[in-house]
Amino acid sequence: MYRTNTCGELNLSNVDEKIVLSGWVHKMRKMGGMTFIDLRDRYGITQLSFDQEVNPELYTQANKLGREWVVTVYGVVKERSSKNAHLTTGEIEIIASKLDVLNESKTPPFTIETNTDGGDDLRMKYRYLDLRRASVRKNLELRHKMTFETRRYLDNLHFMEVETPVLIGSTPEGARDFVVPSRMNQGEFYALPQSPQLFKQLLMVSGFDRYFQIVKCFRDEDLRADRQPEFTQIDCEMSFVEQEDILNTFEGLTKHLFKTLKGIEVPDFPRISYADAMRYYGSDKPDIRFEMKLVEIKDLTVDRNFIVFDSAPYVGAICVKNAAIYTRKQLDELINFVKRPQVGAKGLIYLRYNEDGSLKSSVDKFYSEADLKLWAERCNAKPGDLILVLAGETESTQEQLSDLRLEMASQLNLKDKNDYKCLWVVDFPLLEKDKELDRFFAKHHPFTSPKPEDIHLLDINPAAVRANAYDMVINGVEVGGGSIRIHDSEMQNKIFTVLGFTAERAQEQFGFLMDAFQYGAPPHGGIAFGLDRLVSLFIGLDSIRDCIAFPKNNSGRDVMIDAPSTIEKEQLDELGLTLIKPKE
RNA sequence: GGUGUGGUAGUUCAGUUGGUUAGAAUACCUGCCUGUCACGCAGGGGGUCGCGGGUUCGAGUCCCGUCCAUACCGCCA
Repeated sequence: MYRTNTCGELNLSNVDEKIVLSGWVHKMRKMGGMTFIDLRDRYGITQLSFDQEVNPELYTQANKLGREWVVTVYGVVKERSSKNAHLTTGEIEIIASKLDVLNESKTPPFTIETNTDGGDDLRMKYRYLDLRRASVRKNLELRHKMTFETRRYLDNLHFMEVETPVLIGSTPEGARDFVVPSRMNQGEFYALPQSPQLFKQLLMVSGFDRYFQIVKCFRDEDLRADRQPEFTQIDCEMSFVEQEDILNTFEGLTKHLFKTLKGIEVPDFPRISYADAMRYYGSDKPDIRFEMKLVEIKDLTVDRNFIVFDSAPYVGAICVKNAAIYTRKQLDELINFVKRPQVGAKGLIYLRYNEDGSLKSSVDKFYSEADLKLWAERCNAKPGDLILVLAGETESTQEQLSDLRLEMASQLNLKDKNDYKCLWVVDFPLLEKDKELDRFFAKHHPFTSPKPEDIHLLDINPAAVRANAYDMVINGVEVGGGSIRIHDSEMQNKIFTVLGFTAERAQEQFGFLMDAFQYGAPPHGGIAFGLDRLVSLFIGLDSIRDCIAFPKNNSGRDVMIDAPSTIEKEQLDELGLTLIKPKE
C-alpha cells in the first residue's frame, strides 16, 4: 500500500491513527539526534519526525534521503509539542516506523517553493518540476474549476459540447494559419483552426440550437505575454437569438464564474458603444477601474496662434487626479514616454492646477490664465490635479491618450488587481479600411451581420455601417467577443462583394457555408472567450503562460521538448516536400 | 521585421573610471547540534563572465558582429 491519506488532510482529529503517506521529500531539517522531514504531495505538506533514541536504524535511513526523493512512510499521527500555524497539518506530525524509498532524485535545478530561485527560462525547461510548486499548481487548479463550472453552467442551459475537426482547410482571411502537409494528397495542406467559426455555424444549421466547446485554437502570429500560438477558447453559438440574448446569457456565465471561483458578486455590466469607447477612452477595450476619461478641448484652444493645436484636427486631454506634484523631471519622462515609437506622439503639453489655485502650463506663452481655466473646467479638474494634452489626427491621438492614461494609472497604482470592472463594448464597425490596399476588411469576421438600420449604408458609406458585434472587456482585457451572424445567403453574398470577394472566390472558400444557408439556416449568433486570459485575470497573473501547463516561449518554442524540430528526409519525401533552405 | 532591457557559480544577482587571486546570497557536500518548520553553527567544493572578433600593456567592464531570453510596436479577421 502506498497511502491511506494525503499530505494535506491529517489534523488533531487523527491523533494516534496508524497511517501511510507517500510523496516527495520537500525539505529536511537535521537537528542532530532528531530529523524532521516535510513530505509533500499535491494536497499539502506533512511533517515526519525521526528520533535517534527511539529508532536509530530508521533515523539513519531518513538522514540519507535527499530533496525530491519519492518515499512512502508508515507511522502514527501525534500531536506536536511545538506547532506551526502556517500549515493546515501544523498541529500534528508523523512518528515514523518504516520508510520505503520509491525513487531517488537528482538535486533539482531550482527550489520547489512558492518563491522559487529559478528564472523563467529554467522553469520552462524543467516545467514538470515547476508544476510541483504550489503556486503554479494553484493556477491550473483554478483553470480546471473554470472549465468545470463553465460546462456545468452551460449544460444547465441546454448547451451541448460538440467537437469540431482540428485538421481543416486554410483561409487567407484573418490571422496566419498553421499548416499541415497532407501525405495522402501531396501538394495539399490542412490548416489548424483559428477558431471553429464555420463549424459552429453549420451546427446551428443542423439544429443543435445551443453549442459550446472548450477548444484549442491556433494562430501563427508573433507571441506576447497574453498571446500563445495555441490557446483555448470557450466557443459558443446559439440559434433563434438576438444580441440581447447572447449578452445576457454570457454575462450570466461570467457572473457565475466570479461567484463560484472568487466569491465575488459583480454588478450588471455597463454597455458602451465602440464610438464612445474610442471617444472617452481611446481604446476599444477600456479599463474602467479608474476614470481619467479623454476630454476634447480643441474648441478651447483655437485662435491663440499655437500652431500645433490650430493645425490638429483633434486636441484631447486627460485629467490626472492629485498629480500636480509631478516634478519637471517626471513630466519630461512622460514626454519621453509618449514620444517613444511604440506610442508615437510628437510631444506633450501639461497644465498643472496647483493647490493654491494657480495654473502653470508648458504653453503659457500662448494661453492666458483665463484660457487655461476653461481647460481645467472642461476637464473637471480640481486644485492639485494635472492635465495632460495631446494633439493630432483624431484616432491616433485618442489611442496615444489611451496609452498615456494607462501609464498614469500604473504610475499612480490605480490598477487594483482585486477590483474587477466588467463591461460590454457594442456597435463595432462592420468593416475596417486598409489604407495601403484601399479595400475593406471585416473587423470581426465576414459572417458578422450589419445592424438592420445601417444596411442602406453598405453601398454609400461602408465605413459607417455598424455590426451586431460585441466584446466583453474586464479591466482593460478583451476576454471575449462575438456577433450575430448573417443567416441569409443573399446578405452574405452582399458582404462578400463589399469585401472584394469575387463570386468564384467566395464559392471556393465558403461555398459549403453558402450552400448550407440555402437549406433553412436559423438566425444565430455566438461568442468566444479566451480561457487563458480569463484565468490569468482571475488569478492576477502578468502572463497567460503561468496558467498553461506547457506553454511556448516568446519565439514559439517549447524549450522542454525542444519543438519545433527538423524532420527526417524520409518524412519530407513521403510528404513530397523539399526545403529550399535546409536548417543545419 | 523593428525598439528597449538582460545574459557573470547549480540558481538568483552584485561587480565602481578598464587594473592584484571575479564576490554575496541561496543550493550542494562534510562535521557539530533533540523541537525545527526560511532551523542554527563551523568548514568545503563549485566560474569558457552567452559566443566570435576588435581596441589596449591589460577587457566581466569599451567597440563591432552574432546567438539566446524577455517586454512592447508591427502583426493578431
